[in-house]
Amino acid sequence: MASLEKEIQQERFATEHEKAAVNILFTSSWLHSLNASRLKKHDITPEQFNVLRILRGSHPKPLMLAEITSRMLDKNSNATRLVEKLRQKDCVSREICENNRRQVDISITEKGLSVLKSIDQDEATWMSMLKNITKQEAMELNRILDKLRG
Amino acid sequence: MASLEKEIQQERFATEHEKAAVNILFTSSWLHSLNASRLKKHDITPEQFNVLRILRGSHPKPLMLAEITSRMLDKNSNATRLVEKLRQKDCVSREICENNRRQVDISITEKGLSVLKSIDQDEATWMSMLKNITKQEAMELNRILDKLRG
DNA sequence: AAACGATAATTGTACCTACAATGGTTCCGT
DNA sequence: ACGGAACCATTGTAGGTACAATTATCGTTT
Repeated sequence: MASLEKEIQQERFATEHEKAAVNILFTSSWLHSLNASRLKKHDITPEQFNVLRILRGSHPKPLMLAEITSRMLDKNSNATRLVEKLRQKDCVSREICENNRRQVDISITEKGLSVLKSIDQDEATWMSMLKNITKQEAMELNRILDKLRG
Repeated sequence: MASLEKEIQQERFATEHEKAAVNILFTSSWLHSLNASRLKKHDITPEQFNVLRILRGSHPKPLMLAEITSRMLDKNSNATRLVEKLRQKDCVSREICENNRRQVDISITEKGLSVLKSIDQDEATWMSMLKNITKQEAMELNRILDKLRG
């Protein structure tokens, strides 16, 4: 019996497609847990980490909230609240945009950059957890997932 | 540029493996949203639905909470609270086990079974959303995900 | 200039997850 | 029989997600 069936103790699925859907959800939960635990040492959550990386990508140019949202993995999360958590840790700064006072410019701070830098140093350990599959398999996985979402 | 890069507006990943990790998280979030919206019509969340299906699988034999947890997709979720939500909707019943008063026996009710039955009727629509990939691709996806988790 | 619609962000409420602490209950060794 | 360990579930607190409602600002139309 294959791994997924064992782990959720279900003998069979109606179709391969249904099993694939469950498998993606299950594997995602597994990955998220691993990621959360490696980031916990740095006092940051995976979701906050994602926002910080986005801001580093545009640094030194600030981003408005809507831009951050559009680049986030989870489009329905609430950027306002994630940014507020990061601001409390001095990892980002918020400034009302003077040209258009509806929008708020968010920038990563020196503190935020240094947090990311220290996380980068564990990167090898993190990546090694994904090494059960070959590069070819990773490529094939990416191809199929992209195709699934259409 | 492939789909994932477009959707999160990131040009490139350091490795195929890192991209695969992000791709799984992103696709899972996409799937979860689709699933939540189809279940919303039935006034139930994906997590509650998962618990109900587990209980139907063992029906008429009840399950204790720890058994439910071990079969759940997300091992860290809190079965106590999910079951309480389902009980409020009369979809499950809770009974302290007389043989071992530490444990609680949970059973799906008639109401719970009928909710699942009405959801089963949309199943075709739901499955059609996964039909962008072939059965062969679904099998390959399952194989690679199982291998990834080791 | 006033009014209206569009845009950007925030807030409120309900639900879920992570993890540690607590509270009964049972089991076991002495 | 008693005390402690193990077991099972519940609760508390903090963080995150889903979605709708609200607030503030801007642009355009008249």
